[in-house]
Order: sequence, then structure tokens, then C-alpha cells
Amino acid sequence: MEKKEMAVKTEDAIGSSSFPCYNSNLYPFSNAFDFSEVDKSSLGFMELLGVQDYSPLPELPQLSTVSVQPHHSTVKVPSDNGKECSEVLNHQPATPNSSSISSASSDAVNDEQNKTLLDQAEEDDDEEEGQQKTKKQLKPKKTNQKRQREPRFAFMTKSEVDHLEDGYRWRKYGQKAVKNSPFPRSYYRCTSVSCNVKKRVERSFTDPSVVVTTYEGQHTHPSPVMPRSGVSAGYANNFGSVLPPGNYLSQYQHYHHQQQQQHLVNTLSSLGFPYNDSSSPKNAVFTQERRLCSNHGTNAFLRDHGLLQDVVPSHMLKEE
DNA sequence: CGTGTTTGACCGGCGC
DNA sequence: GCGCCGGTCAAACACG
Repeated sequence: MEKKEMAVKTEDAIGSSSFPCYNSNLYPFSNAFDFSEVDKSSLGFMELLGVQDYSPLPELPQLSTVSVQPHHSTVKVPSDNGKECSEVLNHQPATPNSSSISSASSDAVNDEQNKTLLDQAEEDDDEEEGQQKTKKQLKPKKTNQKRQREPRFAFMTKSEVDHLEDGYRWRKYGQKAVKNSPFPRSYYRCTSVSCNVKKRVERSFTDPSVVVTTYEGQHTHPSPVMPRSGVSAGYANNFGSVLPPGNYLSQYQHYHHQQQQQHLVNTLSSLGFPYNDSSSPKNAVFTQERRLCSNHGTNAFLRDHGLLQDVVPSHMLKEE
């Protein structure tokens, strides 16, 4: 079977010298596909390296991983920690000479009860003001409430640069060696005050050209890259940010947007997906993003449908 | 001086 | 209890 690609070959698309490999900024399927609705055998040509659901759990994040590969489909529900996540990712075979994009979607976001470590730390400060709490000293005992995480999602990107630009400003706060991997994992936190979004960046050791980026939490502010503007003026990425039209990153994203949109159209057509026919039951594929969008706070995110907003008829994307 | 990175130490969960 | 490991802290440092 002829193998088609959902993602754009970075080198082919833009030339490796013009831009760093930012193709991951487009995530055409981010939050878009409900794989439970899709006959995975029909997706055999896709090069989705992994789809991860980091939906929050009462205690530790539980990860359900779906791998969709040629002639291989698995659904894994790891036990109680995040180890299996990276393992699954790392088990993905390398696919040289092709870009790969994967995405994951978060389920219902129980964001009101989620409490970050920073929040807890602030509370600790309040409760124990006057106490010295330098790092060298023992930190105050935490309460028995266990740590809860924000919803997370991860994706894999073929890229030469580790830290992919996404329109937000990040401050690196740590780097750790990863077990069974020669590549370190970097930890970033959004620099905006009161925004506790974090992301981890690591390189797959099975395919060093693949960068695994994991986002945790949701931005409580617009992208600082954009001065302002509505969606119509700029190009919205899938993280709720909108980039101004003249922005270099925006232009780049728009270029890839067009490229990948065409790929998506071709792919859907070859699959027999009547993407312009709302009467098909296959349209259920597109419903999850809308559901997710309604769970996000930012207007930009609400309106952002990524590639689907151009491929899928607008009435399919409307709130019902 | 403000901002961001580096890096060793610390913390907490987990398995044995 | 101990060690491993992922995640975080924060002092030191670099840079514009």
C-alpha cells in the first residue's frame, strides 16, 4: 500500500536552512480526532506516532496511550504513573525522512479543583510565614492531599531544535537526565504571572530527530507574541494563541497550515471521508475538538479549529 | 539591572 | 527503610 503522510516533510516544505523545524506548531490533529470513532485499520497509512491522553486523575496522572501505526494499533492504559507514557513513545519505530505529528486530547477538564505545586507552595508560605524555608532546610511537610496535575497532552515532532516556538514565553527551570535515554529532559514554565502552564521537552532516544513535548495546564492569558487582534487578523495556533499576520512565526505557520490542510484534504478524500458532507456518520470524528473547545476558557481557543476550521464545513464546527 | 539558563541539591512517590 | 527516579527549587552565572 502506498504510504501517505499526514504531516509535511519539513525539509521539503521550507528548506532546512530557512527556518528551524517548527512544523509541530501546527498540530493539525490536536484535539481533533476521536479515534474511538475511527476504524483504525483505515488509518494504516498514517504516521501518527502516538496519541496520548493525559486526563487528570484524582491522584497521579493516568495515561491512556493510543498508537496508530501502519498495521499496528494498540491501546494502552498504564497503571498509575507516567512511566509507561515515555516507554510507549519510545517504542515507536523511527520513521526516517518523514515528519510525524501526534496529538492527544484531554477529556473533561476538572480545572477548578486542580491545585498546582506553586499554589501549594504559596499556601505553605502563608501558613508558615516567619519560618525560614530555604531549600537547604527541610521544607514544611505537605498536607496529606496528594498532588494533582493539570491536564496534559503530548505530541511528537520531528525537529532539529528541542525547544519549539509556540508563541509563548517560557522559562527553563530544570533539566534532568532521563533514564534509558542519552538525551536530557528540559522543564519549562510559562513566564507570565499567575500562569502555571508547564511543558517538558525531551528527545526520543529511539529516533533522535523526534522531539517529545508535553504541555501541562492551560494558559490564562493570550500569547505574548501577539499584541492583540482577533482570530481573523492573525493565525491561531492550537494553543489558543493568535499570531499577527506579519509575524514571522505566523507566516511560517500559515505556510504549513496550507500545506497540511492540503494533506488533510487529500487524506480524507482517499479515505472516503466526505469532509464536506455533513451527512456522513464519519463526521463524528470531528466532534471531540468542539467538545474540548467548549471546555477551554480562551476565546481564541474556542474559535480555533486548526486545520479543520478550513477543511470541515463551518456548520460542522458551530456550537449546537 | 532585568531576564533567562545552568546545575547540584532537595523533595516526594513508588517499588522492593 | 532504602534506593531509584521524576520533578522542582534556587543560587550562581551569563547575557543584552
